[in-house]
Amino acid sequence: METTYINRKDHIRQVAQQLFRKNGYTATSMRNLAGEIGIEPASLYSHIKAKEDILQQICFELAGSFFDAVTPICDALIPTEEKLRRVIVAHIQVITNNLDASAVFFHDWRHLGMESLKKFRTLRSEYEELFRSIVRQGMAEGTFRKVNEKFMVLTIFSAMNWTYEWYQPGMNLNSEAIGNNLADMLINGLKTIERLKD
Amino acid sequence: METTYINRKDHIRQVAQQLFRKNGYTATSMRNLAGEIGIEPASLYSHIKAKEDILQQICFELAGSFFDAVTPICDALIPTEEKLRRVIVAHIQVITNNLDASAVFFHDWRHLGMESLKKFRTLRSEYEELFRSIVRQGMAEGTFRKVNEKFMVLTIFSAMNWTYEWYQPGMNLNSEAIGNNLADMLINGLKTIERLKD
DNA sequence: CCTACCGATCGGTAGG
DNA sequence: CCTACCGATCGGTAGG
Repeated sequence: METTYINRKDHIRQVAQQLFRKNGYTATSMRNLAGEIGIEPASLYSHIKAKEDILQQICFELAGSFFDAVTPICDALIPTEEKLRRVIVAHIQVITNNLDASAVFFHDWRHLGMESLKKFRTLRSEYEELFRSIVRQGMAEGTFRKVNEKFMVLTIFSAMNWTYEWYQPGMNLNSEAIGNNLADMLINGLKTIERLKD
Repeated sequence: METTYINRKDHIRQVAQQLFRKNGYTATSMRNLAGEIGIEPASLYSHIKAKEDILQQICFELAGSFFDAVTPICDALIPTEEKLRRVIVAHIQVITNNLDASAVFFHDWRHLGMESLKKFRTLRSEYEELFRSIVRQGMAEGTFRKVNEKFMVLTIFSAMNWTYEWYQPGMNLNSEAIGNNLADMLINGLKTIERLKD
């Protein structure tokens, strides 16, 4: 049986993601990686310059995916509550579509070198600001309760970013349902309440 | 100036927590640790048997703190909503009082050896069940909306456990306020709503 | 708590 | 993509 493989560099990154997720970046050796792929350790360096290159690729490519998914929603002219719901769903879909990369992204970004680390932190701040501005808007117009804005956004990210820890592809909840459940919970809360019609 | 030090074993663990939190368990060498303490690497082994011993101490002692803080609240005869609020506040206080240990607990538990790992997972399940039973009770009696129970509890833990990533001791929010804000948000949601009196 | 040291493994390079 | 190999560093032990 013949299989068409993706190119070697992507193959390396894919296997690396799995190993980094399972054992952590530092605990994964280039020998582990090469062994899993089925080549000699030294051969990896025909495709990559250094171990950290792989980490950089994983982190920055996923960062790109987050921005690509969320930015168009931020620019859309839709009600604030709906906007928040949609960015939550979009963010979670990126995570569930990239579970290995997400685990590395959230765990191992701090092992990036100084230069990459700085760039990474900047990107992350910019991304968080996208959510912060939606929350700010909602509070200003009275859609959302006025609570500490920073705290609010941190909580939203907390709830979203833990998803990769427990989500499994075979689950009875698909990723859109998870996003909507989470948005429901954050927006409407857990309590049984009588609501006046909108 | 004389200082009374805590005993050496505790000192080792305390410094280890800081280093593990900053650089990760695997990326921290016994030489790093010894250097930070100011002794020779080999001298560490007068106080501990192995590197993993330190990780075990950190993880299981913090697990104990979580149980100690939350169990009495679970046993109390108080309304379900209040009970959920209090376990959330208690859990977050354990985290904010043990920031280094919490970071290690949430990040590095997977580097425990097979035996400890199994024990750790069992404890964690038991702990999660404490929260799950409160949520279940609340849904049964109509205090909480009926949503997927497992999902609900995972979201609560997500929001709580991310705290160690951004909480800093000097913040204008103290840990009880953070717990209450979080409980508010999870219980009442973000939306501006008209509520009937309880 | 130190000196001296072990075998194993690390990320990476030279040269083909 | 491989063979052969580098210097550095790893967790840990022997013996005092």
